Amino acid sequence: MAVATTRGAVTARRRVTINDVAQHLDLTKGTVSRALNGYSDISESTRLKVRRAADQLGYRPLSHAQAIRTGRARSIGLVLQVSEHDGHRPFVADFLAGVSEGASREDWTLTVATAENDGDTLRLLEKISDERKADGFILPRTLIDDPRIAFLRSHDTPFVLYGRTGEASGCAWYDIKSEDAMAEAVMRLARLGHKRIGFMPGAPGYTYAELRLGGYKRGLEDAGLPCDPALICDPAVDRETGNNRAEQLLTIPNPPTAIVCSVDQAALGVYDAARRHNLKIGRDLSLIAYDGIPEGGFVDPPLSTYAVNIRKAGERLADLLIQRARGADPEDLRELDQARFLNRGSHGPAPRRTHLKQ
Amino acid sequence: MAVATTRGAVTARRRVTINDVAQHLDLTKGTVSRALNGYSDISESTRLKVRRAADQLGYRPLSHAQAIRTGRARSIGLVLQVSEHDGHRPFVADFLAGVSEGASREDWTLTVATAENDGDTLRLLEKISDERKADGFILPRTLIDDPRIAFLRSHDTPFVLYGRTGEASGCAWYDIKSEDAMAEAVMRLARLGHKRIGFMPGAPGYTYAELRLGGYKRGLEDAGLPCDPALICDPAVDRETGNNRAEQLLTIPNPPTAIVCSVDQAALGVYDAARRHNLKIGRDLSLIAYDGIPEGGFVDPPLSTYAVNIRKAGERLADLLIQRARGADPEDLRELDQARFLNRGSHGPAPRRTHLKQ
DNA sequence: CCTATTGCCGAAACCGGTTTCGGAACGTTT
DNA sequence: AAACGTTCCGAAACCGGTTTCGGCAATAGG
Repeated sequence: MAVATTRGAVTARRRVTINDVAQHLDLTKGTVSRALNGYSDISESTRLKVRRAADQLGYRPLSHAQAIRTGRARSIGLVLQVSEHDGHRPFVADFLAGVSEGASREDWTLTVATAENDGDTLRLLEKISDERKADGFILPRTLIDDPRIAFLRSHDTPFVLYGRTGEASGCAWYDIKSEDAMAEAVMRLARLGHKRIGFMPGAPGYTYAELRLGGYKRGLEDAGLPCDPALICDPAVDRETGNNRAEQLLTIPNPPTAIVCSVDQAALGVYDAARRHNLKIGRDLSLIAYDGIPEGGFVDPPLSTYAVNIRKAGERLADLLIQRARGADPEDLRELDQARFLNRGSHGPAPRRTHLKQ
Repeated sequence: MAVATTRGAVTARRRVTINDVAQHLDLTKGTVSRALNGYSDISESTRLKVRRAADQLGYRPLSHAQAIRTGRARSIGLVLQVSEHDGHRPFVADFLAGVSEGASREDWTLTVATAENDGDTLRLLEKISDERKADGFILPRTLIDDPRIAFLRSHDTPFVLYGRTGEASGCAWYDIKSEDAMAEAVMRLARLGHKRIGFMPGAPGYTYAELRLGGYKRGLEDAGLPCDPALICDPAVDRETGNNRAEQLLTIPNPPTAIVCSVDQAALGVYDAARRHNLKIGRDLSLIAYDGIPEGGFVDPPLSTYAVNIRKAGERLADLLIQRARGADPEDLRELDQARFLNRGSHGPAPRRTHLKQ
């Protein structure tokens, strides 16, 4: 008896609490809790009865009531910095989908905040962590020397990096071997006869930018090509800057017949520059980039690029963070993945002779 | 005395709890709590002392410890459906930024989940609501007959709509008057001499699609133009479909000299179709769309469109939801905003005679 | 048959806050 | 001086869970 009148109630039907379940079964709430949480000192038969009664009554524990004792909110924190270049904007939705999927697989949720700048980011990390709105954080877009890492380390808050970093001891991470992609891109172009291959670096300070530059150099080495500093332009991460940087590369003496770009968004700018120079991308000027943004498929010719499965990245990161928050050794929580080459039209054999008519 | 040794501790320095603050001041935790929460039965002098001690010790209340008694987690829920057409993907980052900003202004946070389909969405709404991980939800992309609304109503959970809906009694909402934009677009084109103005509707079922179609018709009426059903093609919300639908419009007898598109993404497809027909957008075929996606600025000529301040939308929605969760009457929580016209190159005077040479 | 062990559950403390209630101290009024 | 009202805080209940501890009954061991 004493079943709460949940259904018939005209107005506010009360939540089903653990006490309701306990009363219904004539047990104590402690027993119900232990039964539901898999303690070994509960007989299999009562465990079954409890479970049945629980989802028959529609009992769902209040997450914060649990959190107060366990200290865990079962929530992943994510602070996005949105004022940056737009390059990664389109990824956000997919990334969130991945993280969210990974989280809900373990019955966790996702707490998101956005920051305008670095100081804002640190402030939010601290706030969310102190209020325990999240048990740990995923840090996207890592820097070689990242203040967020220093902060969370000193704050004793679990975190996982999306991207590697300079001093990574004690850090868990997931990353794509974009340096391999860059090296392979150079190789590809070299095999097509290109001797002068330019490179457009990513945003300085970010680990990925350094790694990709390294990959480019390694590719040259593997291909037996000299590394001409003039072929490495200034960084570019958006279309407009990419345009300017391409201009820079195309107007040096003995300009490149191919360009490898660290990010797709910048590569789109190369199309603009090529048009201005009357160069047909894929024939007069080869181009291989990295990221796999949708727009790359719509330009003419479609952009050859290394695509990242950003959704999977989010999902893996969520998984790693949860393990980390549960106490796993961060050194065991490191994964590297590969980008997938999208063989499209923006690269081809090296032109017979230099094409620039200036 | 009895100040916790927070600084010097080598390992896990304990959190500062409300008890620490109380002890430090030789008060009870109840008094400290009331002082911090603005109860009137606390003298101004102790309130001051408490506040000072609190942030000197770095006390930050555990959000879930508060939630357990107050019943409020101070968190906004947002369930995004990502498997849909890509049209709104680029918006996600900005939208999140807005919501997050509006939330943090009131010291709330944002809990995000992603769903694959409608059933998934309802399941997540229920779960997040039952576990009280969020106090209410923002529902983006409302349908005329929206199952989420029915569900949350019956579930007695606060929500705010981004977009209007069919039966909206008891609903709070924020929306952009996109129907006005459509009407104005038609007017603009009519004033430029266009007599045959086509329309490309948005995804059926969504409120916005219905409203924009209505706006188009109102625009025709205002301009004194007849409404020819043949000028209204099938719905399109992405580039490829937009391409096909434009083909449909361009091959009817007496085809339109201008097209109004419900969404930018579809308008990009019109460029493709126009190219195929050797029509120069902005000269042979005028085009005005709606949304204000970044890509619209990069096509040639740049797309004339009505831009939405999606960030502001997010911020307003957060504010409305918080008020709603605090008990405000939903009927008072309704806002309408205007889109801003981006006068770019994709529309111009009507061509002298029909241009199609088929 | 008595004792030690084990299985299983009740009782109660506990987590860190919020809110209610009552009463001490003080000033005001008659 | 007694009665009353205010101001302000302490004490304790409370929120809904989790976890510890102890003890009873059944079983095993000697």
